[in-house]
Amino acid sequence: MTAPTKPQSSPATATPTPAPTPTATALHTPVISWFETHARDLPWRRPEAGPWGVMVSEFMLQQTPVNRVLPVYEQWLARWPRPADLAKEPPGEAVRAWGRLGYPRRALRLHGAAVAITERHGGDVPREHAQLLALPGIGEYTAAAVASFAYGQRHAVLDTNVRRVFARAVSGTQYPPNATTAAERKLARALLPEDEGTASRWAAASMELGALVCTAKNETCGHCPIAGQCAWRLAGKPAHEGPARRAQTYAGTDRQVRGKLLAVLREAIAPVPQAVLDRVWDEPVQRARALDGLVSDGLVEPLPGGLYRLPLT
DNA sequence: TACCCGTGGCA
DNA sequence: TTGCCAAGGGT
Repeated sequence: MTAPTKPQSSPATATPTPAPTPTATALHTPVISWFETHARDLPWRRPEAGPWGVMVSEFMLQQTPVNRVLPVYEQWLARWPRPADLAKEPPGEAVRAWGRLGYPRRALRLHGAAVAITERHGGDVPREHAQLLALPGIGEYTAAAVASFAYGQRHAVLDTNVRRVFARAVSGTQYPPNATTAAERKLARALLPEDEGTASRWAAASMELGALVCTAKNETCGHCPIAGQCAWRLAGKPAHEGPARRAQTYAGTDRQVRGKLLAVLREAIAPVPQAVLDRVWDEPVQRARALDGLVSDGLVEPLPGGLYRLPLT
């Protein structure tokens, strides 16, 4: 465990330069150890959650805080304990049960994934990364997360938390780039423990560290198990350089209008007349564009006579 | 690649 | 109050 504190400015020998990054185990051991005592007791981490529970949680947690997911997750798993249970429902029921989690297309994709699992995988969440990746709503992150968390496999699980931990601890910057880079993926693979079980724990532990300690704002380095080797902290925590993340406006956008329209339809039992939807937004062009978008996304089903409802097919 | 896609808590 | 942020995916 040689930890080169400084680059050798005048090496006397021709020995190869040590790797510039800290040895991997110097990060793994303290982070995994910290995780064992500080991990939150979340329902999708319990054994009874199973692969389906893990997968549902990953869909819900995309861009959504844990505290908001918890109650919806519990209701979802109680109602649809297996993929086939969800698959036999109309997609609109998934959208309705999604409630106010946001990004309701995720509900549609989760329903589509349940249908695909039922048809193509005998009702069991597939183990293979490539098969997971082929399901709707599952990208690189979620495929790796399900394979790692549900099946204990060795995958680089690179979410926003892990990217921030790596940016600080290894790269010495406050924040990662706006979009995930090839260099980040390469680093994540290089830091992945060889052993499958250790790799799986490392994935969960590094993510939890980013979520609880190495947070975007008000990080608590005093609680960090690798503060002593954090490149950003050792450099005096320099402020972020480069382009700020694009501000995400919401008020007045199509997203807000879509949200208002869908909220009406979620609460309605019977098909809703156009005139009722018209009351949620006074600007007719934007209102029509938002409704058209919901229809083309499959989130809303238009019926004859100017009626709308959540989709039955 | 850059942009679109919801919602609500918090400083 | 306003801006920032939250376990991304699809196009």
